[in-house]
Amino acid sequence: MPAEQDGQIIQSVAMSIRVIECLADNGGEMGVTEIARILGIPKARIFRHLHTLRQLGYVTHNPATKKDRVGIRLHLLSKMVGENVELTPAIRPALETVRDQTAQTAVFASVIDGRPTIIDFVLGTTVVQYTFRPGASFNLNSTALGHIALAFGPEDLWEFVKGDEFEKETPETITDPAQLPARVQKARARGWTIVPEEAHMGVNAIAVPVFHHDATFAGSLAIVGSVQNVPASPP
Amino acid sequence: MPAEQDGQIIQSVAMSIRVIECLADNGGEMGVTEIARILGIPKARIFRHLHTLRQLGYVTHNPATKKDRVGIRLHLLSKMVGENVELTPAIRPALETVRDQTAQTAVFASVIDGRPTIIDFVLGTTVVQYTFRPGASFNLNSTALGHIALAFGPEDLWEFVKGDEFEKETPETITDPAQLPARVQKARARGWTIVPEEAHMGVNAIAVPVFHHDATFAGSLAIVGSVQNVPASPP
DNA sequence: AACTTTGTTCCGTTGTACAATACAGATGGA
DNA sequence: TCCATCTGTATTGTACAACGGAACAAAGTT
Repeated sequence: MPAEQDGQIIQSVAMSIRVIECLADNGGEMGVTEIARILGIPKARIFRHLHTLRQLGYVTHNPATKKDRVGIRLHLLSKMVGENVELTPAIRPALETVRDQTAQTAVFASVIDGRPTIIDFVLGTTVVQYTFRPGASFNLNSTALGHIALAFGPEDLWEFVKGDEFEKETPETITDPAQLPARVQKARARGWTIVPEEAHMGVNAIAVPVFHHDATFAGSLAIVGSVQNVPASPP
Repeated sequence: MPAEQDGQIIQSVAMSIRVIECLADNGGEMGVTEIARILGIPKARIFRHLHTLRQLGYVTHNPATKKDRVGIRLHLLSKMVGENVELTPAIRPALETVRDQTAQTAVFASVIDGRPTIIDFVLGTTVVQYTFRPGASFNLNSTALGHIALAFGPEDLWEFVKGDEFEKETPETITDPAQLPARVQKARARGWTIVPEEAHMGVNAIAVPVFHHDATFAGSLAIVGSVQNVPASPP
């Protein structure tokens, strides 16, 4: 894991959050041992954290199966937080505009842990749709979202693509890391990029950067669609 | 605060969660000092927790205003958790059934921190609607939701209504605690209860208990509507 | 320019979250 | 039926991480 200048973070908090996230993306019920194995942490520690989260109502314990799942309180928090979080309310209209102009699915992604991650999206109106799960994440090297992030985002993102060779996700994936800087440079120069079929076959994506008010990089906005539908340049 | 046999809960985790919740229900941006004052905790401590939550992406810092708000990651968690949490998916159909039969708003509430708290609801189809904010909570003593909770829920809920006298929320509110046990007893006997206009004027509510598979109390389901619309007994 | 009020950092101390180990109850295979 | 082996849970001593309080710099207010 690269560089992160954590400074000093409270470790128990980080641990508990890892537990919650683990529960969240495994969906159903999980036992202490299972979580411990996945996270590579001693059982006793996981138990302690689960116990705490139970008391706080963020995890509920099923006495029958002796397993846990995310609890009512987290659900509540979800609903309360609602749309009132950071840039989501700001980006939604933009997504809809793009969707209306192109009839394609529009998606906004922010880089989390070195991976472009779906924050919000609106479905297109063509017959066949590609749909996303919020929270799904992609590679920096093989997606338009990633190239834009590398082009306009913080410098240290490059740490995440320092590997020797990229995984070949589709026949079109360019696995040679040496080619990446040039492609990113091109994206930066013209302000948008297109990456066809490198991550998923039949899927083209055109992406542009999105900035905060203070001109810092917020994330990537992309039009995603079938190879036969996506236009050749941004609106 | 009554009884809670916490045993040992991890205090840093509890603290961080309090901070998140504080941010969540105050909506917008908040500063360190503001949070510290609200929670009654030293600034330094709040700062450290805020700092870790920033690093983890659950809080975002606005360098301009130097204030914080809930971050992208929490939003993500929300979406991932989605409807897949505890009994929400199970209760939704029931709410819709009730709504279809009565045309009134149906609401499900669970007791959190001694207060019936809205988990989910579906709006009725009458002209005038009462709508809820998920997360809103009510008193045990003045609502049908509360009476049902006291009647069928865990014994220690009574700790929360041990006060000398209840606040007079509307002219109809019964403020004498001595009368509560009898009313709850009646609710328990017939399996439902009706509490008219005690919490909000013009609003009647009929509530019934909801149980988990193992017959433990899950929460209260209520029909809520204008005094002129709500029927006199449960369906 | 003095005075608040903000966010942030430092540091000695203590309370606490940890690892290790043991225990209990369930499950399952022989 | 018994034994082996999974679970989740409880206990305990100790290192160290999180704490409180005071000090700090920077921005607003008067």
